[in-house]
Amino acid sequence: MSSQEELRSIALDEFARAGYGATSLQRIAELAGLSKSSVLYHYASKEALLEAAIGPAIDRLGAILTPLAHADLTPERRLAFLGEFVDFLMQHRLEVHMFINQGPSLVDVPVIDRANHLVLRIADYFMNNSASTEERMRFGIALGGAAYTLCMISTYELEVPPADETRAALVTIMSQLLASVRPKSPSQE
Amino acid sequence: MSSQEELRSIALDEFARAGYGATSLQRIAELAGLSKSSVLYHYASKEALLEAAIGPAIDRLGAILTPLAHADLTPERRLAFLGEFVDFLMQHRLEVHMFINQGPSLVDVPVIDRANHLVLRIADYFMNNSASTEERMRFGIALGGAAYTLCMISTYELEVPPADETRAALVTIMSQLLASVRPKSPSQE
DNA sequence: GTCTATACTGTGATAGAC
DNA sequence: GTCTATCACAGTATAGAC
Repeated sequence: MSSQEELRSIALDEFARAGYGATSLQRIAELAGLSKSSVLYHYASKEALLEAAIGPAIDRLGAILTPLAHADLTPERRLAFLGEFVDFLMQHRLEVHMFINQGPSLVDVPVIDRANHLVLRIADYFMNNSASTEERMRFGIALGGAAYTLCMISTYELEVPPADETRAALVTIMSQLLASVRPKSPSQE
Repeated sequence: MSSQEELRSIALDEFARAGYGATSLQRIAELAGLSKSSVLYHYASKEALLEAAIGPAIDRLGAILTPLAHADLTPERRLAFLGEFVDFLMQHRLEVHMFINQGPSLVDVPVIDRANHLVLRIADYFMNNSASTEERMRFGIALGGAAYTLCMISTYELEVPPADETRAALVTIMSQLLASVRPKSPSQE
């Protein structure tokens, strides 16, 4: 693994675990067996390291979302999206953890801002403007709850069920929660 | 308002918004119109300020949980608990926000450790050890999702629905999510 | 109860030797 | 590509005047 990649990995780990503000370049350097200066040789600044750490995941989330913009959200597409979304959460736990935990406090960082916009886009696709309070809560609990629960399993180091079982359970629960949330035509209950 | 109370309030605000590690005593002093030294006169250390900021909320959560330890979790008691829990979330949004966002990175702080134990106790009351993966996920999504969604409404400054409407919606959704999660006798579906 | 002054440590970042 | 040395600054905390 290149130094670049190793540093990225270490930084993501520490940023997610201890927090961006609370993680020093010194700490990252120690974990990598390098000096602060060497870290800053590979990444021009601490913020550049943050961008490298979570940028790719944000990009992938954007890619998952893009198809939704160009078609009606049929039940099939909705289910497919939920599957992809859960896969995303499970494959990028650290990045999701970082965003959930520290997104609000890092709004001025460009890469976090990109992520915030994506979240708002998801809400746009799933809910029409006249969504009821309960519908909005169902949406928040489904997506936020899934993301948060996966993060907690990681950070509390709970016994992890098989990945496919976890994925299936999450998609099932989220589908049920969102069954009554209609994007465009609120005709169906 | 006494200086103590004002500092506590400002600190809670900033800790929740910007993060504990990223908030300096200097910043708190500025917001209070005091010097750093004056802040440290009222609270011996930054950590003491954190304890004062979120300790009372943790204590209240403990008080909500205590009755559950001394009786079977009947459907009525379960519903009552969900109501109290949602009230707690809504009345202590900042503390909950802090705990959700930064709990994992502050495990060494005593007051956070207390909170972590409470969360594990809630899980104990609601789920028997043989709970299925889907049951565990339902539990995590219900409680985590409710807490997280309320935090997001605050931090994204979304339009806030009337409090009673929000409360009712959350209790309804959580009840449905937990309907199939049985604490002791897994006889019912 | 609040302040200034200070001590000490740690921070992100730069310069330049190797 | 990695290092040491250094910078300017911010961090928590203490001492002591008022």
